[in-house]
Formats: sequence, structure tokens, C-alpha cells
Amino acid sequence: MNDEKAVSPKEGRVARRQRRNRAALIRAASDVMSLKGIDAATMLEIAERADMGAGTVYNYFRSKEDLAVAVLEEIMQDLALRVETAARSFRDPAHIYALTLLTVLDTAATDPRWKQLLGRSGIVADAMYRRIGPLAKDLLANGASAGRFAKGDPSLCWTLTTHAIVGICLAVYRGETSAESLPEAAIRLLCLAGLTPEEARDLVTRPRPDLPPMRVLSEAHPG
Amino acid sequence: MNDEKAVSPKEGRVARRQRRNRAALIRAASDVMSLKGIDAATMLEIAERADMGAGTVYNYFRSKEDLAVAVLEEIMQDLALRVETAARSFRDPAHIYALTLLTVLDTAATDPRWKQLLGRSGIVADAMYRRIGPLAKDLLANGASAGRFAKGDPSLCWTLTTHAIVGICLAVYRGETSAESLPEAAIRLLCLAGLTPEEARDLVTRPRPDLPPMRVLSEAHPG
DNA sequence: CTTGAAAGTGAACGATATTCAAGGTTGACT
DNA sequence: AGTCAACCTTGAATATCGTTCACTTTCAAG
Repeated sequence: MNDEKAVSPKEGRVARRQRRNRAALIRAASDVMSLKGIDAATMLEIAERADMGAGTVYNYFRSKEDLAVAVLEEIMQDLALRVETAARSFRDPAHIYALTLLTVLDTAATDPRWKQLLGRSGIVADAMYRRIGPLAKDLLANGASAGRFAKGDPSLCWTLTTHAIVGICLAVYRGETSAESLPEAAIRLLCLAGLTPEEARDLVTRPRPDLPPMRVLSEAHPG
Repeated sequence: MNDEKAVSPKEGRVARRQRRNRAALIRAASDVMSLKGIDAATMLEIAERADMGAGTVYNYFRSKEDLAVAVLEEIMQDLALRVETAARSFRDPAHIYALTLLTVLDTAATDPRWKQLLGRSGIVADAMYRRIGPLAKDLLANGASAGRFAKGDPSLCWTLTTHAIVGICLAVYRGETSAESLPEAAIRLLCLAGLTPEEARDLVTRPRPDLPPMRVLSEAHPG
């Protein structure tokens, strides 16, 4: 069963089409869902925008919920990658963690896709937990060893943090809170991680490096 | 337009029936929704359990979502009242706030109704924000004046906190986190409010007074 | 007792996530 | 090249609710 020659230097046409279809679906879903909201988006519209039959979607995702999760995970993954890249030159885990919080908060309040997506706050927080979690938990653990953060369960801390982030972003989009207060939110979340308010404020007010551009998912002008 | 005699010492039979109907609906919805989850609960089942026609529900609530909100607000209101009562003898706002956090966390992890309800984490956090918020924000503001908490926007702090609470409770119900870690969650949320970890740990480990019994909403054995 | 307005009813409607039977496509194997 | 089983794609059909509405019942004021 071990072919010497061509195990899969070229994956077959099918595999390639599947990869393209899956990507097209996620992009289509991202477009429609961030325009109308996850619930209001219909599978038919998504399928048509991805140029495939309605039933085909179910070869790629078990349900509409699954598709939404995939969209969110894509967004979060991209964000995690960009933050990691931007922070590559920093040494202090707490500093990088602060940068991560600020970036997520800013992006959420800026990227128009988030507005509608946040309607399903549970899914958003989950995706954030899973895709940004590895980076965040790592920083929390290292920061704790370095005496910067309080000791304690990084998973617990990150669970609290993701949901809190989603909550404050929701409040901003609803106009219950101004975007000006996002830095204060970051400070409080750093305190939650075990920093003193002074340390937290210091980290939050430092200049921030530019983020690499986001991997474009949604087409600017369809058609 | 001022009737001397009987403005409404006895509200009419209609008004009384409406009050009963509304309560019956909320109880029925609470039962069904906390058994099957908000989404899986059907309006028909709720209406039947409240012993009324399907259409009648819409005389009381504009939509299923509205009904769910009413259920959650009822639960949160009761919780706020019970905490407020139990804490009546305490003086330190930070102490009462700690008690509030612990109580909400414990209740959420104990009361079986929460399990399914948490599926709609956004609505739960909203209801908690609105019904427990007045108490919590008051404590935060007083505690800040007393030098116990950090200065800052209590609304912001409470928004972060409600969503974080919901998040950690979800994690507990999913088995991603043990209920043992709820006190640590409380400590971290107190740090978020501006306490030092030492102060927070002290408050969390103090003995807690008994809560008054919860106002029974769901009938133990229907039929 | 009459009566008009408000409350109650449940069958019918519309929307839509999901399924499925039928018909293509692919590529390994002769 | 030809065959074929496995897998993909399709879009019409299905099942399931949330919500509406034309109609009936109830109530209390006159």
C-alpha cells in the first residue's frame, strides 16, 4: 500500500475542487452573514453566492451552525496570526498579551463584519477561545512564570476574557458604550489576568506596532 | 376623571386574569425552555402548558425572543432580590459585591434551569446586566468612593463581568472547567473590579450567609 | 339586557433548514 | 480506451415552526 511514486504531490482534481468549494462557501457565508446576521442569512443565498446547489453545502458542513463556526474560526485564526506576527519582536509576555487584547478589541469595533456576527455572541466567544486561545494561554503561562501575571488557570482566565471581550464589543455596537472606553476595558482585563492597574495602564498606553494586513476574505465589490 | 370610590382597589377580573396568564406563560416558558433549550422549545408546547391557544401568547409577548427575555429577567430579578436580602447586614460594598458574584456563579452552576438557557448566552448576559446591574453598579460606585475599588465606569465593569460569568458557567456545564474553579473566577472578577488579589481572596473565602429560598417558578411535579 | 371593544382561538401561512432520489464526475484498474 | 464503484452535485420535496388573522367569546359599562 505504499506507492513509491505519486502519493500526492498533486492532489487530485476533486481534492482541489473541494478545497476551493469549501473556501468559497466560507467566503460566501461570511459575506451574507456579516451583512444580514447569522440567523437571517439563508442557506440558499449562501449556496447561490458560492455558486453551488443548496444540498451541496451539506457535504461540507453538517449544519448552518457549523458553517457559522467555520466563518468565525477563519476570522479569529487570521487575527491570531496577524497579532503573533506583529508582536514577534516583543519579549515581555504581558506586553504581547496586552497587545493581543487591544488588537482584538479594536478589530472587533472596526471590522464591519463583526457587527452582525456578534448577534451570536456564544459562537463568537467560542471561536475566539479556540483560535486565539493557544497564543493567549501561552502568554499567560509564560507571563506567570516570569512573575508578571498571577498564577492560576490560564484556561479559566481566557474563558472569562473572551466572553468579556464579546460583551463589551456588543455594547459598543449597540451604542451603550463608546469606543473610547475600549482601552479601559483592556486595562481591566489585564487586571483580571493578574496585573496591577498601574502595570496594566502602562502596557496599554505604549505605542503599538502596525498589524500585517488582514487576509482578504470578502470581495469589496461583488459582480 | 377622578372616581372617588373605586379607582382600582379591585382591579377588574380581566386585569387579574391577564396577570395570571402572563405569569403562567412565563412559568410554562421557563419549564419548557429550561428542559429543551430556548431554540428547541416550541411556542405551541409553551402555549399548551400554559393552557391557552397558540395565538394568545402574542397578546402578551411580541415574539418568542421576548418571552425568553421575560423568563430570564424573572430569574435574574429573583436572584438580585435574594442576594440583596441576604447581604442586608453587611456594610462593606466590596464584600457585598463579592457575595453577589459568588452567589450568581453558584446559582448558575447549581440551578438546572440555567443549563439549557445558557445556550443563548447573549440574552442571559443582557438580562443579568439589566436586573442585577442596579445592585452591582451601586456597589461598584460606593466601593470606589470608599477606596475599595478602582475608579472607573461601573457600567463598563459590569458589562465585562456579566458576560464573563455567563462564559465560565457555560464552560462548567460543558465540562470544560470544574465547578471547583468558580471561586477563582470570582477572585479574578474582583480583580477586574479593582481589588488586589489578596483582598479578593480574602473576601471570597469568608463565610457566606444563607440565601432566602428562591421564589418557586417551576412546579416540581406537573399533573 | 344590550353592545362594542378587548381577549382568546387554532387553522392556515410563509419561510427555510435539511433530506433525498436521481444523475454526473473521477480516477484506479483492466 | 473502457469499465465501474465511489463519491459529488443537484434542486425539488419535506418537515418544522414562528407568526398572523378572521372569527368567537367574554366582560363590564350604560
